[in-house]
This record gives sequence, structure tokens and C-alpha cells, in this order.
Amino acid sequence: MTTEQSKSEISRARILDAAAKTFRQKGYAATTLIEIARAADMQAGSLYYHFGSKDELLEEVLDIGMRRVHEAVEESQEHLPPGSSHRDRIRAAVEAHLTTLLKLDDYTSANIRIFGQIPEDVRRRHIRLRDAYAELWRRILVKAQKSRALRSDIDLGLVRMLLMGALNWSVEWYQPGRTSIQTMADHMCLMLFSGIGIDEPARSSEDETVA
Amino acid sequence: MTTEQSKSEISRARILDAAAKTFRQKGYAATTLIEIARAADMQAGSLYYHFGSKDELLEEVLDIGMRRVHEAVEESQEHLPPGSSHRDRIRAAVEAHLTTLLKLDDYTSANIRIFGQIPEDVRRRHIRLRDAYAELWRRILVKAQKSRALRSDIDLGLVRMLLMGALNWSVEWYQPGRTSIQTMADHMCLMLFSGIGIDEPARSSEDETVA
DNA sequence: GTCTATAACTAGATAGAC
DNA sequence: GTCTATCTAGTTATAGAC
Repeated sequence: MTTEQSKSEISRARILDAAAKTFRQKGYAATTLIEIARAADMQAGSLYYHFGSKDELLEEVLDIGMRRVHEAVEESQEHLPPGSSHRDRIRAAVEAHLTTLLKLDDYTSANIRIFGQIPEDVRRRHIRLRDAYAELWRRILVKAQKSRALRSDIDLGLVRMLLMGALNWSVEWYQPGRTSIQTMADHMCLMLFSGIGIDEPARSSEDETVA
Repeated sequence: MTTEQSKSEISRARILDAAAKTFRQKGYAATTLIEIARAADMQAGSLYYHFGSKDELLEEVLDIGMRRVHEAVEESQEHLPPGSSHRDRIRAAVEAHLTTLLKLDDYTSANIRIFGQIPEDVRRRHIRLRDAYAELWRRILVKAQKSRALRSDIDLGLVRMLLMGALNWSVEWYQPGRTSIQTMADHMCLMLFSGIGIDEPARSSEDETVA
């Protein structure tokens, strides 16, 4: 009950870490308890002292992953310098989301990668946390729109889904070292706020619009 | 050898359709041959007359899905009205990609959804088609940038990944009837070219930048 | 071509020793 | 708490009848 962890708590955490890592890499159904146990330096049967079933283990990994990214984005909003613009706020949220997803955390990336392939009842129990996280983003964007930092003639829900897609898809291709998270956030926010198009000059006959 | 399909070809196609649909819904590892067979009105053992293994079936589903979206985007570029701008070209590609992914095709959506969870050797053989599709997009974007339709001070590869992410992620949330593909393409291209930000007015003391 | 039957294997889960 | 041994169920794949 102090800050010391019991042996049980330590093992439990080791199992969860191993599960998050393996689920993220191989997906849910393709991951066996034998692999998780091996990654946690244990025998498969020993897992059942800590968890009732594979699904129970999955559920906890998913919940932890979603809570972590939720908290990271929430904190990014609380720690902004006073007088920050709405663009600053959104940029901070984007960076917090990406950082959690790509640098810190097998739990969050496991959640994002395998959510579409989990058993129905696990999904049903987990969905509240997902909805709460979506609501956090919704509030950030709506506030920006109401303050006229974002256009009013758009479907903000759709924008949110496209934005989350661009960010979440990075778990499928991101390789540490190649691109920095800063650069990714820069590009994402540039697209979101200003776009990367240039006003094409008035058409003249010499324009190469087809070639 | 005529336009008539042999009984074998018909069955084969039925199996592939069933496999694409089931893979898309449940993922690769979680899908059993028994389910695929049932969806194709067959017994599991009968599948082996047409395919050598589950992996072989998977591979063909993946390849078909990638070829279809590739062809759809390629055709979208060939059928543009003369004098189309680069924005028009990109917009057409976005729409073709989304349409294939969300309306026409279990094969393409299966490919996008399960690519991250397939066996290593299948992935290795399939990757060429993926790379070719990426190259098609790269060319479209580079051409636009060289013609000064897109800013030159950006990492176009990164933009491409963010764009594909925004589009591909839609397989995880899109529900037919709620949003039209037109609307999705509109929003995506608006973000890509112009952004949805409004220049925030010069800061004054009464601005509510924090609340 | 498709069926039925089944072989060979692997998974998740349980029980009892330590 | 963890291990070893094992049960049960379900999977891919094969074989031979029709």
C-alpha cells in the first residue's frame, strides 16, 4: 500500500507490457498467450494467476492505451502558455496525440491498430473510453470554430475524422528517425489551417495543365 | 475460353468474394476457412480444389484489392476533361480512391484493413503492388508541385502519407448514407489545398483565446 | 467439383505440485 | 506466484467417395 510494488503488481505490469507490444505487432487473434508469456519471461499457465482470460488482458491493454492518449492531450491543453491562440491549442493536441502514439506507448498504438479486429463484447465495453476521447477533440475543434479560428461552413465532425485518420494511420508507416514528430505536426497543422495549395495563376494558353 | 465462365471460375470467384468480405470484417487470423466456405455456400474442404492454402487465398484477395484501386485512380486521371487543373486531377484521384474503398469493393477495403496483420511472406510478395500504387500518387503530387500548384517548401512524401491516412482511415468509421463520398472528397481537398483556418484577427484584450 | 471424414496440430484454459 | 502437465475445442489441410 506504499509506493513499493508488490511482486504481483510487478509481474502484472510486465505481462501487460508484453501483451501490448505483441498485440501491436501481430494483431489480436494472431497473438498467442504463449508468445505473451515468453515476452514476459513466464510460462503461459502463469498468466492466469493475474488475468482471467485472453480477452480480459486485451481489455486492460486497450483501456490503458486510450486513457494515456486522452490524458496526454488533456494535459497539452492545460499546460499551454496563457494567451495561446486556437491554432496553438490544436497544434499542441496534435503533437500530444502523435507523441503518445509513436514514441511513448505500445498501449496506445496497440489500441489504434487492433481496435477493428477485437471481439464484439470487448469492443462494447471499451467504446465509452473511445467516445470520451472523441468528445475531447470535438470540444477543442468546436471552441476554435466558435471563436472564428476555423471556417464555419464545414462539417467539423468530418474534419475531425479525417484529421484523426491522418494521425492514426502513422502507426502503419512511421519509422523513428526518418521524420520527426515535430515535422509531422507541422505538416498536419499546415494542411489543416492553410492548406498546401498555391493559387493557380489565371489560365493562359502556355500553361501545362495536362502534361 | 469464350466470355462464358466455367463452373470452376464461378466457384472460384464466389470463394474470393466470400473471403474478401470475411477478411474485411473479422481480420485475417480470426477468419476461419469454415466461415469463408459457409459464406460461399460450400464445405471447408472444397476450398482446396481452388486454392492451395489459406495464405494463397489471402494473397489473391490482397492483390485484387490493390489492383482495383490502382486502376480506378489511373482511370480517373485518364478521363479528366482537357484543361483540367492540378487541383482537379488530385480531386479526381481522391474521389476514385474513396469510391473504390467505400462503395465498390470488399477487396480493397480488406486490403487496407488487414495489411498490418498478415504473415510476413505474404506481405513480402504483395509489397510490389503497394509500392506501385504509392508511386502513382507520388507522380500525381510531384507533377502538381513542379507546376507550382502545390507549395515547394513541404515534404511531399509526408503529405502523401497524411493524405492516404485520412482517406484510408475512413474504412474504420465510414457508414454509408451518413456522409456522401462527394462531401468527404470536398472536405479532404479543401484541407489539402486551402486549409480550414481563418486568419485570426490581431489580438485584442477582449479576445477569448483561452476560455 | 463438391462432399464427408478425419489426421495433425495448436490454441486457450484448468489443476495440482512446489 | 509460478511451473508442469493436460484437457478440450477448434483449425488447417488431406484423402477418398460420389
